[in-house]
Amino acid sequence: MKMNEGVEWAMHSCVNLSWLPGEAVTAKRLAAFYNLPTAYLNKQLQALTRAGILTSVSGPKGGFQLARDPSKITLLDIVVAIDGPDDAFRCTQILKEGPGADPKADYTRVCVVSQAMRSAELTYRRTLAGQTIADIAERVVSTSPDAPASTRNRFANLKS
Amino acid sequence: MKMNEGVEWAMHSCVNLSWLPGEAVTAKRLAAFYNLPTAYLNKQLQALTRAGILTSVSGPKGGFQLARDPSKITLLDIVVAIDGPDDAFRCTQILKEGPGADPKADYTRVCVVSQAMRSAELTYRRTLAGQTIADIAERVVSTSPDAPASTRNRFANLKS
DNA sequence: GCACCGTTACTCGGATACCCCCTGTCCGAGTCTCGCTGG
DNA sequence: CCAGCGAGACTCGGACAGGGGGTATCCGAGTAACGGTGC
Repeated sequence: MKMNEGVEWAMHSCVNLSWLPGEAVTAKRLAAFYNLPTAYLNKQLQALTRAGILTSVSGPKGGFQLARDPSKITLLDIVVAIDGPDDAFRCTQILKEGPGADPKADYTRVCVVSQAMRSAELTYRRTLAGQTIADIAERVVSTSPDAPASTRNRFANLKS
Repeated sequence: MKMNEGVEWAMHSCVNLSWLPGEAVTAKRLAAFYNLPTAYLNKQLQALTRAGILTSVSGPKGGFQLARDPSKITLLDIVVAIDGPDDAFRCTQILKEGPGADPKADYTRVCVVSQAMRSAELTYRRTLAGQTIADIAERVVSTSPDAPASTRNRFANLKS
């Protein structure tokens, strides 16, 4: 059970974008900041755009920026955008193939095993949904107060 | 983020084995019960055996059975045995590649994003660890009181 | 001098290969059973 | 009749192919800026 690596990149990118409000940041500059492959990071940012988390503009002076306030972007939003909305545990309803099964029952809801796994994933998603990009950024500031200004400075001086 | 399909099979198999105490059940019979590929289910049962959840004996009259009381087998034990112990979110410590990084810091612990993801997975694992095979079996019985006897009967009459 | 237009350069966006892990299968190692044989 | 033994069969166990999704990359679509040209 491995999550897409792009989720990590997407979260850090969103945190950085929260410190660069109103500015269109290109994938190239974000990639250079963390020494990541540009085209692949661009792919992740596209997914965030499709999910309505970022807005993008093409051409010179183009780039990405947050589509809404960082306090309205949860970690779950990002995970769903990059990794997809499906649950990790897939109930294939094997009870339906077994003896004495009701062919028209929905075993994703009836099966006790499926219920237990779904409830566990629910707590997981609830925890992610309770954390926003603004929360993350705030916690970073609490330990490194100069992080926003430092980030802005580095992006301003970033060649490309 | 997709979990191994074998996790579902393993859990149902363990529930069934909890209703067949002291009896060695072969992979072939378990597979026939749910109409699953025998060899592949055998592979999953092997993983459970390596993890100490099941015991196995070879030869005629051989098979698998639970290695300990069902109340001592958590759903997390099974997930770890089949799907591996690694976290889904992989912190690649991209901050270490970024500017102003401390090369000898452990960013899996320092990075706020990593912390948030780890705490979410922790709640997930805690939920799974709080559910045992005995709990699952009990909940099945509460809705289908004849499930254990019915299962025993079907396994007794299972050809092969 | 000013407005318009064509070119240019830069960025996002989707389409395209590569590779690893999950899925699925097969054959060998181990062991219990059953029947045969000899006393 | 009974004990010992050997062949057989059955099961687990690990080693071996195939396919799908993640990883990584490239080129085209779109657009804003810039410079030149004509009025």
